[in-house]
Amino acid sequence: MPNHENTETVRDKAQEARPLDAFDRRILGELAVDAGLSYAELGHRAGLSAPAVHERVKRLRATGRIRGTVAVLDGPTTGKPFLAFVHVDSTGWGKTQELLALSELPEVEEIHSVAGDTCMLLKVRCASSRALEGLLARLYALPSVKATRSYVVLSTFLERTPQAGITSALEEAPLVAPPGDVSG
Amino acid sequence: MPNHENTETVRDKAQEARPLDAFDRRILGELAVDAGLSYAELGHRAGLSAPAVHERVKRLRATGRIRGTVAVLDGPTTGKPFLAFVHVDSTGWGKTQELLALSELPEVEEIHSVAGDTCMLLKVRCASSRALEGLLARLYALPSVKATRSYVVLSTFLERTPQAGITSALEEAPLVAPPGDVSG
DNA sequence: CAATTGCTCCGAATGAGATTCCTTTCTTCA
DNA sequence: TGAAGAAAGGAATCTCATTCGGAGCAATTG
Repeated sequence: MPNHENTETVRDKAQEARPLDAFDRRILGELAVDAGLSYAELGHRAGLSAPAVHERVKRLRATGRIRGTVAVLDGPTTGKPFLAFVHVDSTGWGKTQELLALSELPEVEEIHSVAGDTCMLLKVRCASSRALEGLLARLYALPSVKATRSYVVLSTFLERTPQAGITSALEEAPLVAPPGDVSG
Repeated sequence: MPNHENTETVRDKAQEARPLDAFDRRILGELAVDAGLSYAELGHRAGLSAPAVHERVKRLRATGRIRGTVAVLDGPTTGKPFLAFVHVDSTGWGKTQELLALSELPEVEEIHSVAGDTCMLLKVRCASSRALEGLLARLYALPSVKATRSYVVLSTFLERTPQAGITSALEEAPLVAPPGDVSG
């Protein structure tokens, strides 16, 4: 009699808990920079055949590692040259629902809740300084919004989506010895 | 006698100063959400034929409105669950070259210079809190870096690339009457 | 006012590439 | 040692991107 539990475990592992081997990471790295590559070219760079990379990409999409494929628009030349980060101090934890409604505005690109001396952090891109003012007006119109601090971007030197690479060197050589790590 | 200046103006306008008509904006809007659409489907949504949208997309790419097509990776499931915004106070204006070298790290996603009580703003995504610490260590290793303030993201509610839509309502109804706009 | 020029659209044809199928190989488990 | 599952590669198919030619429209010129 076959072992069902074992089978299911194997299936689950294949579906979601796979730890991203070198092929996967290479594929992700290339696609995060240019999703217009052909599967043949992608396979050439990764050292696989076209059907093989196709299968892997399909799985990476299915498991959510690849959230989607998008065209990256240029803010200034598409009519929105004003970029700003807005820190929002709000009262009443959980009243963030109001802020989330701002997702409907195409000007709002990111909404995060952060730890630090502020509560929420927004990234917004507007057509004019007046539009930015209007956006701040909408923010202040929310009852829970106590204060905001805006950081208007003067120059953007780098702006990209999440990359696949991981710099292992960053995890080495801690600044201070961890507890119990007594040297000498 | 033909007007050469006029001719050149027309040509320049066609090449770069075209003001993005409704078709273009519709196409950009769709592609910014899903670049995997077929030209036939895209043409159907925009009210054009496949060759027509193909021509427009080609022009939007050539003129830089579309900067590229990328696969959007999911940070947590691709091994980088730690997201943070780092404000950097640096001395010596123009010493930002050192900071730009950080572009080589795949953990660094954005580098902006901003107006406000800080100089530079970084968006970084790391594999661990230790890696984030290592990144800050690299920052402090730069001679021009005076201080940093980090905002670690607890939850991300919205995160997307620049959208094509423009909310015209944001530009209306100014909070205060502009100079000279005397009412009554 | 008429004609020409340039631009952009559409429909059809062609070619490239995505997708599928099938076989082989390697690993894993009984 | 044998069996089973996973994954890769080669070949075939089929969708779709891309190109070509012709028509409509606007602006410009004679």
